[in-house]
Amino acid sequence: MKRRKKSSRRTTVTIRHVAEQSGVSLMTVSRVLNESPNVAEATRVRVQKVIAQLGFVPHRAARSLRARRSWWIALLFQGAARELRGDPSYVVELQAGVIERCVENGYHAAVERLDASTPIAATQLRELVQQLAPDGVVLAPPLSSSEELLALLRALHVPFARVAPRSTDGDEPVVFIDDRAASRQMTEHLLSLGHRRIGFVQGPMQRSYSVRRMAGYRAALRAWKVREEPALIVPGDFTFEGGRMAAAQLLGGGMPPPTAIFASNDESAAGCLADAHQRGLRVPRDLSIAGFDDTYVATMLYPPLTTMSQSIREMGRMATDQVLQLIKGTTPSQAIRIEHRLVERQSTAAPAVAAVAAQEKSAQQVP
Amino acid sequence: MKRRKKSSRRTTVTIRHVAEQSGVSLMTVSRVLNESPNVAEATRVRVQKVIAQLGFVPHRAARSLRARRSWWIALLFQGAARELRGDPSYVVELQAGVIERCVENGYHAAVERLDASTPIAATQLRELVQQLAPDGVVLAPPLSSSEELLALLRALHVPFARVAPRSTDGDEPVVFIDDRAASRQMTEHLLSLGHRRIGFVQGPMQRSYSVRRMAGYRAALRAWKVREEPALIVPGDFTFEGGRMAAAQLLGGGMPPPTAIFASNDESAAGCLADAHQRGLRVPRDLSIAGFDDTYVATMLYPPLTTMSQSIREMGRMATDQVLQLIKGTTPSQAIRIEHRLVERQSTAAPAVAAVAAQEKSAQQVP
DNA sequence: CGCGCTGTAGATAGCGCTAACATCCAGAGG
DNA sequence: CCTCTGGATGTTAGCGCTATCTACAGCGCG
Repeated sequence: MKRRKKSSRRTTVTIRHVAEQSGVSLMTVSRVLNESPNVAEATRVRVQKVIAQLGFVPHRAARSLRARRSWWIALLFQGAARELRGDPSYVVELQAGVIERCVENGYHAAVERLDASTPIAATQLRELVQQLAPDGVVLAPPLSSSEELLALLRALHVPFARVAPRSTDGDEPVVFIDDRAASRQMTEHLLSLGHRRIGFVQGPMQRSYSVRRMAGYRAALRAWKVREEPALIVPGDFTFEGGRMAAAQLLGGGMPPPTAIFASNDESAAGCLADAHQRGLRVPRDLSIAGFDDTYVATMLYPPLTTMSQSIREMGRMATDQVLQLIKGTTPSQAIRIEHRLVERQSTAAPAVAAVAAQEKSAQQVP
Repeated sequence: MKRRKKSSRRTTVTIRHVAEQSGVSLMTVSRVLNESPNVAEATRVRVQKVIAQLGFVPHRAARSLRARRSWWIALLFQGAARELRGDPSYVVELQAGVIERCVENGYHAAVERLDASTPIAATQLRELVQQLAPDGVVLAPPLSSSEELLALLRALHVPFARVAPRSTDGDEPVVFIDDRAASRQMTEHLLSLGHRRIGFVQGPMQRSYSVRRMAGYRAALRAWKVREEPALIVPGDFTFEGGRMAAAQLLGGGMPPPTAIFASNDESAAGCLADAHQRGLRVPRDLSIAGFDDTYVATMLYPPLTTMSQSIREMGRMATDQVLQLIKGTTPSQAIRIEHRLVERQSTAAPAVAAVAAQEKSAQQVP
């Protein structure tokens, strides 16, 4: 009774085996695989049963070659392969969102790194596109702002979506958060706690969202009619060390110290916190510190950091959805704003009376 | 004078164009691409010049289909796509190492997630292997210890290397660090500073390296003839919260507190640090804290964490090298140990006299 | 001078799939 | 009874490469 034939020198089951087993042509099996409409329901069911039974999985390379689709989405990050700067949780989260959506839609995500600052970036991208022939591309910041790369992708007719670019202009879909509003909200949070001298640690000003975050800080001050003090705005570079130096400048600079510091990202906030600890300041009693991003570290600091949460993973998901829509030919909404959320932990509180007093005292000393 | 022909409706340059331009057959071009030995030097140079000039890049899908090689290395992490636990810097670092070596060797890395705890894991892996047909696989822990998956890969004849598995047995290459020796070294570091009551925060004991790290701690105590005190060994789970609870047990448990805590990983160490801060202890004056892994967070804590550095990236590189050797047919060394390195930062110091005295006093009170 | 050998190159035949066209057949409409 | 239509299937060709076989020139050797 047992079936023989079953060649099976290797474990490879091809479409031909399915066709033979279910008594239809290769083409019909292919149609079932591709959810083509013109297949009789009975046939579809029968073929699918055989597919499941044989554990058949179509060979991607063969499909790609013929169908001129690869079922790959390339996720591009900035950075030479050996360098790799930046926040790992950002990378992992964005990646997770993209992978999740890819898998759900039968795609795979190819994570690649590209250094937009080198002249060969365009060549690398071209080679990548030609080799892999991805059906779409998701550009992580700051690649998402590289006009050169965008132009190249357009020229190659590769659909793409951008995550948090400098500008949301252009026809291609964009996923972003409202950095300005979020930053304003955080600043207003500190203001509403009673803080009036709020230090601000900038990000690198080439990054457009650094600029927007600072704009939000200023807008909040204006709205609350608090005079902006230039000395309270200090440069930073999104690194721990930068944050530490910024805090040193704010807290040890001979001026009346701020009662709160708002750092443009969590890593700089961690630096501020370290400096505060070193000076023997109690956070939040003597000094409030707030961050931005709600990354992995925010919960591991002492005290846990009040920060602005943006769902990076959601951005990954959305960007992928956009690309998939472009591939399908439907027009996605051009710009999607992802919600942000203020996460209040223990690094912020109302300024202590003592601190206010001390500040006022030193303010008297200085003039 | 200008050349015509040049069809070029699309930007796709095929091997045929190169062949025509350089006046050889397709096959010769292919041989040049594949670094086949039997090509005359002059021909090779000529063809390569044309390749560069046309910007030709071979189409991966087509190559794969015919050559039965995919030039993909799959890097598999534990975790359902939507869940994603664990330390992002581990993921990013391992990935960086793998990608780096892949790119250097003309391969691409496909990062995938697989949940070994579900019954469908094997099916998922099989589908992945059939679809993608990776030439090799790198298994990150704890997948690297899943006998089921290993057996499947063996059955499918897919070369693989394992990172930090439970056991280094088996024919396949393995990359690991000597957790026991590293842990012993860290413990001896604390002993040599003068600590005698050293708390130990365990990792999850299903993870074999948790077991080895504890063994190292014990070995150090034995070597220094310090009596092991069971109450100083507390459970943990590699999380921040677990570390915090462990520290609470060690520091607030009514027994003479340890002068140092060695946590099995940085994240638990961060938890211990938070608890210490909360109790108003000064680290390292009142309490030394050491971690393990030297992840991203270690430098962002206050004080910066003394920890055991293992180059995850190097493990990624090595594992990839091993797989590439298997693919080439050469036999790699079966087990590669990656160096570890004690990184002394500011969270450890000699126990303060006051602390020792306090400890002795409370020791007198207790009996 | 024929023989085999080696190094170089071309010709041929697909890899496993699917686009595009061809075919078939039932049922509607004349 | 013959078209015509359109859904369900089959047939053919070939995507861009490379494994494999074949061709042939040049050379040494007995």
